[in-house]
Amino acid sequence: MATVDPTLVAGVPLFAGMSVQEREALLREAQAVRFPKGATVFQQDTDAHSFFVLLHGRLRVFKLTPNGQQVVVRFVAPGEVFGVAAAIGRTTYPGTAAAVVDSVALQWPSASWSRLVAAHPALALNTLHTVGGRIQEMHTRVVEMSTEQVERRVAHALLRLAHQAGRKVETGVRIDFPISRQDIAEMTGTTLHTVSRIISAWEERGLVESGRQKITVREPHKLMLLADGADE
Amino acid sequence: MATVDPTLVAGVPLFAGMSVQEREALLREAQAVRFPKGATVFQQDTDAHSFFVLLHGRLRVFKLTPNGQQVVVRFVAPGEVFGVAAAIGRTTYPGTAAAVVDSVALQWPSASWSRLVAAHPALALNTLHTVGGRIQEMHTRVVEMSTEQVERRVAHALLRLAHQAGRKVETGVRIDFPISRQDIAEMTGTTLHTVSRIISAWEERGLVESGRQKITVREPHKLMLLADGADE
DNA sequence: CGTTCCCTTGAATGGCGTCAATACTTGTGG
DNA sequence: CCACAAGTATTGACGCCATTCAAGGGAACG
Repeated sequence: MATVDPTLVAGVPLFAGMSVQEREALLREAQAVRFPKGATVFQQDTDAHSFFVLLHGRLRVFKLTPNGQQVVVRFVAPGEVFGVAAAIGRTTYPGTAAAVVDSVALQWPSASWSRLVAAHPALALNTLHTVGGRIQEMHTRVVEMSTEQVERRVAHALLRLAHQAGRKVETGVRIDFPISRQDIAEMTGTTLHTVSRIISAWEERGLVESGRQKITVREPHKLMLLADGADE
Repeated sequence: MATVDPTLVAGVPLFAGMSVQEREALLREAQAVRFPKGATVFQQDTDAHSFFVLLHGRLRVFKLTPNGQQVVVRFVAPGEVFGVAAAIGRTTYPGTAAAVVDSVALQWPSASWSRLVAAHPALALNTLHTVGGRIQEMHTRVVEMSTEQVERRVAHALLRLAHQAGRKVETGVRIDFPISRQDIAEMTGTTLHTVSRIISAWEERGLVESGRQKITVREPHKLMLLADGADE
């Protein structure tokens, strides 16, 4: 079992409020695993054998409907916990997680969860906070899908992406991983065609700059005006 | 402070896995509060002073958007925890909870949360499970809103209501609390007009039976066929 | 018995999905 | 290194589902 550099996990919320010793005890039980771009980390409806913390890279978590449509649940950023199915009382993963770029994660067996929680109460509380944060995100999404039309939803989604995965470049803020029109469509409940049209229109207005699986926000402020109700 | 009948809370998930003594210790700190029909239990964006368990009645939790639209987050059934904002690390309530019928809830000060959790580790785990279950519900909702059209969404919502709040009557399963077309619209991301049309059509086909703020499902099975993809 | 709230139903409009065709970009194998 | 295949993106045309606009009816409550 490879030893993990403790500095790598200094800021991980899952370990918040723990002593160095406590963190190290947990890390000793973890296994670092590499997932090349495109690899599946876990699959929907299969046994939830492990839970994870992402160290490097980016994951795409999605759900597959009975008739084959995909819905993107979220993108996992480094430092985040994921695959916590066991912790919330499930025996299978509710979605599939796949590496969007080469990624590295720490992995613990789900079977160890209750023992780890008993030894480290902060684990349960930190997970509770994380899961709570995700509920809020889902609430936001439901509210947006219920009350906003497509262009605004896409604008909100893009701004959120820029916030959680944006990298400053000369011309603006670039989404730091390959993301397609289809992905954005699956995040906002629309079709890639509509997303394409919307982004084309934005590009014409100079709000964004985009290409194959890449988007740069040029004018975050103007996009925000569009996302909330500037006009009308 | 009124003493609470322990048999009332025997099946409450929040207290799962606790000894009788532990339960009683927690109950001693709780306060039972009555909320008449229409009363507000807590309000969106105000200080999250307490968390609750519903003993009797039914609550409607909703969010208000900046431009005044409401979105129903969920209906709270007896036995459920709610208002757990503090537990997930928030300082304000993300939504408003109002009594749909006369209701009674147990109430604990949020300030006591960390002390209670330290004394009763099961509290954190049980809350984690509850919150985890809610995430799943929200996921389901997002998937449905992304991939299904209105009639199916309404069918799914109604079936879920029948399941969580259905009471068997001669003609079928009746939703056990007053619920309007508007409510269903706010649960499914549509308008009361569309819901009204849909339910009228169902009534004509003998699937349901409805009136002012009341719905009875006559043919759950046929409604399920409609909800998932029977025709096409 | 009037007022308020909830429900119903028609008609018209339009946002966005569907269908269809084409272009571009990246990676692969010969 | 070029040709081809596969994946991604663009754009037009068309049509429909559901919202919007509008009007009226019925049940509940004081």
